[in-house]
Amino acid sequence: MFPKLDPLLHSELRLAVMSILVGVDEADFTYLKKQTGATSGNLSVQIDKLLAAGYITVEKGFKGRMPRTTCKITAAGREAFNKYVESLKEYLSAGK
Amino acid sequence: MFPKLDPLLHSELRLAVMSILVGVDEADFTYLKKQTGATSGNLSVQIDKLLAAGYITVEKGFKGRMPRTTCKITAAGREAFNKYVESLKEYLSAGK
DNA sequence: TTAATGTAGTTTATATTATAAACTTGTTTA
DNA sequence: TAAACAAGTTTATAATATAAACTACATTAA
Repeated sequence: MFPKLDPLLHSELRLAVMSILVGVDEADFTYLKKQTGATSGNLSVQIDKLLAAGYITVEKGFKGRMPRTTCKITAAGREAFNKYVESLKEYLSAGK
Repeated sequence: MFPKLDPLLHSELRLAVMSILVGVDEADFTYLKKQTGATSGNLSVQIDKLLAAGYITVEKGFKGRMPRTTCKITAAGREAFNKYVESLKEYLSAGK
């Protein structure tokens, strides 16, 4: 009735990041920061966790001479996201 | 785009409890424990938080001679729950 | 050219949280 | 009357989210 919610996704910022990534080809650090309104520090930490979980890939390159960090969702990440959404529905619809 | 999620509801166990309560007239401690699979300690703590937030009422009485704790959702609780669900939808549908 | 400001992040520290373990109080059963 | 059970509560611990402080480099202004 109440499946365990993936703790990696059950976090406000990580969920926001994944929600964005699930809908685009890729997104860089700055874009994610603007869209989510997160602080750099928080975003950096949460990106690391998503990376460690294999839910996203992270590429550090340059845009001109400025550093640029680009994130992409992986197949595993997409799957986990979908599963999380399904699980959540069971919670929200428990009281029919 | 990403509204703040009510931290009181953005918790696995508290969300499960609220999901149950939103659909029934009332539910006692034992019932909530069985349905959620939570430990007594955890359930006790989370019920206290929902109570402190004014999202539920808690009545301690007896069923025969055994103690019995009965929980009910309040209007504020129902409202917060609905709002949480709406907010969540914005997250999940961000990637269209 | 150098000082000040801005950009793109990372690392570290703190405060909150969720959770389980241990405990309490009373009840039923052997 | 001792052991096991029921219904919780309190306390301790470990994990988490988050912001503050920091680093490294780039651009602009004087």
